[in-house]
Amino acid sequence: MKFNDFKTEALVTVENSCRQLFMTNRTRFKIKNEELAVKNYEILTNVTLKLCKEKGFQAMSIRDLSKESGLSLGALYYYFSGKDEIVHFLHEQGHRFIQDILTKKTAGIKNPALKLEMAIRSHIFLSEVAPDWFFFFFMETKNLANDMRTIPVLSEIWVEQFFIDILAEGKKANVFSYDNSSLIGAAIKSLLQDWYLKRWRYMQRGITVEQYADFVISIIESYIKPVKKKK
Amino acid sequence: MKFNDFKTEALVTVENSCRQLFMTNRTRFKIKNEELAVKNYEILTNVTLKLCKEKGFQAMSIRDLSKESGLSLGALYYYFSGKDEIVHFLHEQGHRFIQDILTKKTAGIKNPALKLEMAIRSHIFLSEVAPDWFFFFFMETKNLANDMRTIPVLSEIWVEQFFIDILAEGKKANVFSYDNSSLIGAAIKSLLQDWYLKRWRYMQRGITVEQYADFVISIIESYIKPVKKKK
DNA sequence: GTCTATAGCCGGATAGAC
DNA sequence: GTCTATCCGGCTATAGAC
Repeated sequence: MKFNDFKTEALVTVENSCRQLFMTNRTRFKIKNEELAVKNYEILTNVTLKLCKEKGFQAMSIRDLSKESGLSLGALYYYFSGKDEIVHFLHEQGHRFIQDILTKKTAGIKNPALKLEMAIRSHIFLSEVAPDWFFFFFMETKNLANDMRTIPVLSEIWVEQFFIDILAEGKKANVFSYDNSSLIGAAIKSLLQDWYLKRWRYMQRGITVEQYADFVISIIESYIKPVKKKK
Repeated sequence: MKFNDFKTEALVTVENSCRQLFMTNRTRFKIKNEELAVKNYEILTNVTLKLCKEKGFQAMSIRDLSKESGLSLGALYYYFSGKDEIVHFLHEQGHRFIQDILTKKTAGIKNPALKLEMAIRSHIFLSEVAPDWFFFFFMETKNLANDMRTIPVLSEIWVEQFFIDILAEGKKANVFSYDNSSLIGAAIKSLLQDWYLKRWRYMQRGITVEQYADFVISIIESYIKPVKKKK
């Protein structure tokens, strides 16, 4: 799988994510015009992510959001009930996002090693397609009130479990050998996260997404593959 | 090296860090009484870290800091010129901290493999002794103004380079085999960070610092050790 | 649905008494 | 050195015209 192919495929999802948001919450929302809603939610999503990347969610004011989006202060409150709800929407969309891609991309792959590779590659590529989104997802979780943290925490655990399950399949099929799947799952997650948390470092060094994905795959495989070769 | 031994050794440094802060900036500071200064900087450091862990630096108000520290609003401004300076102090101290421990602990170790192990273990143990500090160091960097970000960025690069140097020594001595030291350096950093960024996950699963350190060492070594064994 | 204007609050920083 | 009182700017959220 090449990154560019992945990108063209995945972009559709980004656009439609806001429509899905609207459909799901249709009754609760003040705006009723679907096309308008989708268009503006898309703008708001992008602007929010951009501003949060620059200064963080707490420091981003509704006034900033208004200025950058072109919508007035009053109009904004037609799209959400308050600042907190923006975070909630973004988290909701982000979670669905990752879940969809990982399951879709690995569906039907029988060979555990190939499945693991595909899962790792998809996750890294996805975070390259929407880096701000992932950055937000990670950074704007830690300091939230407890009830706002449920989605990110569930998502975190879901992804980790997704990898642990693949590891288990591989062990069963005698393709992998290890005795601490939860640590390996955590390590995979950590390496996936590094790509979007330290993007600037990798850019600085001219490392491409594809190189990074290959590297993560090789380091994990070298740890879990039963040693057979001789040098 | 056992964690408990490390802990008793390292704690001294935590206490004296504030004294060093005072000595270095003596001329600039309004407070002149050394003992008083050190005592209160220590309180302020701890309270700040605690509050930042709970709600983040942006959301922490000077009023919060006043309430929790027992010092009045006015008194606080005797200890720093503004909110931004607090971050700066903490970053300064934190950087010195890590640098000191890593160099001190690995000094005199000739064998690259042992040196790498010691460096990894020390870093993880240190972040276990002062988790809030590391958490702060990581989280409260991203959304800062550019000129406030210099210390953390330098620190980041310094640590990475520290590991890359050890890797290079090992390669030269034919103990390690690899061809992408900067990626491995980044991977090590990423795994070290995971311990303090996702502390709750590891606690949940009953994984101890020592187990985690062993795991990180084993995964890295499995990747860089020249393959000789047969199974 | 979108705008402008404004209510009402909160936070950083300072003044000045002790 | 530490306190209380206060200024003032900026923020979220709402009211009400269009």
